[in-house]
Amino acid sequence: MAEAGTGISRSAPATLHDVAREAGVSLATASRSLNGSTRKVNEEYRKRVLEAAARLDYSPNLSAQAVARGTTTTVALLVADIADPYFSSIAAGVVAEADHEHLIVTMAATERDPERELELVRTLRGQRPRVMILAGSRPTADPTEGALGEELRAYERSGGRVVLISRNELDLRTVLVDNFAGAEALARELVGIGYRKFAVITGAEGLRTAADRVEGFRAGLAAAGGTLDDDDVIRDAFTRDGGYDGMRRLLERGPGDVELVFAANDVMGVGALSAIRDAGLTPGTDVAVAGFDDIPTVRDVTPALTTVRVPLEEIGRRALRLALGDADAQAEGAVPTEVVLRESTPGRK
Amino acid sequence: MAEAGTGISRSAPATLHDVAREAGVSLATASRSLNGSTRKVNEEYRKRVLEAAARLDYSPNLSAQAVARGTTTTVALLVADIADPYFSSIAAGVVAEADHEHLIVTMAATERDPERELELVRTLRGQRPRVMILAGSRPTADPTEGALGEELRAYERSGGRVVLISRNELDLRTVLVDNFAGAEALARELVGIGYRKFAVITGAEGLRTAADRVEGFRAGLAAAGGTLDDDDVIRDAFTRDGGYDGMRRLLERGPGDVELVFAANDVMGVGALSAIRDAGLTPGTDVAVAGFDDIPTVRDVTPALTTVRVPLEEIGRRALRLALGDADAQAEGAVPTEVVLRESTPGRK
DNA sequence: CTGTTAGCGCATTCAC
DNA sequence: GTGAATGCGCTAACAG
Repeated sequence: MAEAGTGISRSAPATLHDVAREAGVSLATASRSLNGSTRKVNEEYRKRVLEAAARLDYSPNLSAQAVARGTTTTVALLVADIADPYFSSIAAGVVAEADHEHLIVTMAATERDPERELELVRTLRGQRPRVMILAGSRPTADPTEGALGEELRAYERSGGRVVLISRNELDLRTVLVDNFAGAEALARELVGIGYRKFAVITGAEGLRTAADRVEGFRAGLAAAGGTLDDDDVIRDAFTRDGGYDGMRRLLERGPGDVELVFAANDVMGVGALSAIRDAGLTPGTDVAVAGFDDIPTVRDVTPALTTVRVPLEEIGRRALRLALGDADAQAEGAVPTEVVLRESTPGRK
Repeated sequence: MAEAGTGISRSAPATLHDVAREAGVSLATASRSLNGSTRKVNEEYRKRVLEAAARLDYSPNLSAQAVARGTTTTVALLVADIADPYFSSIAAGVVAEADHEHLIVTMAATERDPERELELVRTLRGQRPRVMILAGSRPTADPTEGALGEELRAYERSGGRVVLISRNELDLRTVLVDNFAGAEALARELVGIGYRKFAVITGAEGLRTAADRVEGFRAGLAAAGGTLDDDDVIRDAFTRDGGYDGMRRLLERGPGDVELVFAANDVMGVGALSAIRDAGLTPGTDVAVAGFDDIPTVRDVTPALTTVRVPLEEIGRRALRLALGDADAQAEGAVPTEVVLRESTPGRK
């Protein structure tokens, strides 16, 4: 029983049925006027339907459309931490591209917990999203890895598209960031401007992205002539605080002869800068620092952080295009990175 | 016709119907076993259904549930810019709380365009979200304001809940941030430590949040004895680049006798810091700077930025709780802010 | 081109 | 308790 009153109080949203009645046409005609892919509706009717819809403030029920059509207009995005600039930049790209395609993005945060991630994938699958994008690598030796893979594959089997960002552990579509090559190039450039003795601050062992960067860095040093002792590879949380803490530990251990510290990502690098300063030293001068990602803030810290630029937003866009079957996105290889030298690594020769 | 094959190739997701058949029970029993609020299903049957569901890798179709139940488990979140730390922090809070309530968040970016915002609200309404959260103020004199209000009210009339964050233009539920009081307190403290001559860098005229902060700052100065010439209120984009540009313009105009520049938000403040440095001056020493929000990065810039702390993530959480009718959230007043003095505003006496 | 009808996947009322 | 039947809002054949 609908309300007979003035309409001021609570009332159910108008349905297509209401619109059809108001316009004096059939349900089908109303549907076709409002959506009909191949428009073939008398202009007069069409107009009446549109007016009726406006009058009733009609808004199509997307859930109903989804069940009827058997397909949704949803994209699911999973990130580790929404507030982390790395992920929020990627998310911005995904959302921008999704908007462009008239798709709606639902977002969830794994908080870097593999079990949570699996749980979220299961829940999000219920939405029957057209695409599922997972950003952020997980531990290489992860017990839930198999289950995640199964879940994702089942999702793909049922017509979904999953895209991984910077994590090719599973045999799925991936937007590859050449972390290894980027770090290698960085190492070469740093040796090129005079640095010889390095240390590294990175995330927990087994984090794929972090591992690739460290390995690449190591390879670059080996080729160019820099040194990195195994003792000088510090592990901590893959966050700003982890970078701060890692650097603090490195400094407490005695300054040693380390000239430059490579942080496996920018947020850690920024934390490292602060730790150096808090220890009474001058970053850049006493200890040089380099990061990875080129998140927006690194231009604004002092000294500005040398890093490897990763086109984060573009990666988000590309992830969605890739999922949607964009030919170009398919063809392109790994996302190009670029070394950006700044004041945190002044030349030494 | 379902596939008879091995199941390796594409196949439609299992439906509740499939599960029921596999378990040898009726649709109703399957439904009750998997969800049934008032559980009243034979344990034996229940078990069989659960097993069948697992075997078929069943995932309930949320759209179908939404249609049948007449209600969704969705929360819609609108922000100006996802990559902006202010919004991404709020978003993180909303997502965390939503997850807690087993709600799914869909996110969209208005890009600070009122028309886009209106359009997005219309689209998102189609999802029939339980809650709609809008963050970020819009121009006070905005032609689409009326339409937005209408749309939002219609949404509420149909049972939805909208919550505004830091914008009470419309007559709707709001998580209020006392921007005025925060800025006023900041002004008093700054005068207290010796500053007298101020300038302000803020967003476009009419931006409510920005306006409140500037007015509060002005009021604080008036009470404490600081001065701010109208000429020294610079307007620019409400972004990092806007802050940089605004400061550059201020500096180019001649240093004048301005001792401290108040940026209406932290991202502008951070940009201002960089502009000062790029002009060959030392921020904090030559020109002091203060911001607003206390986004994570302001601890890591040099000098660390004095600001007014706004509990961004908590605001996101509270917005959702408020929408959900949480009594505490209703009772609480404006979100408390706190002045945080840092090195960018060294004491002058 | 338009209207009628049969589902889409699921919850739920109603008999059994 | 359990199952059959109805309906949610909408789309997509299917006939006219």
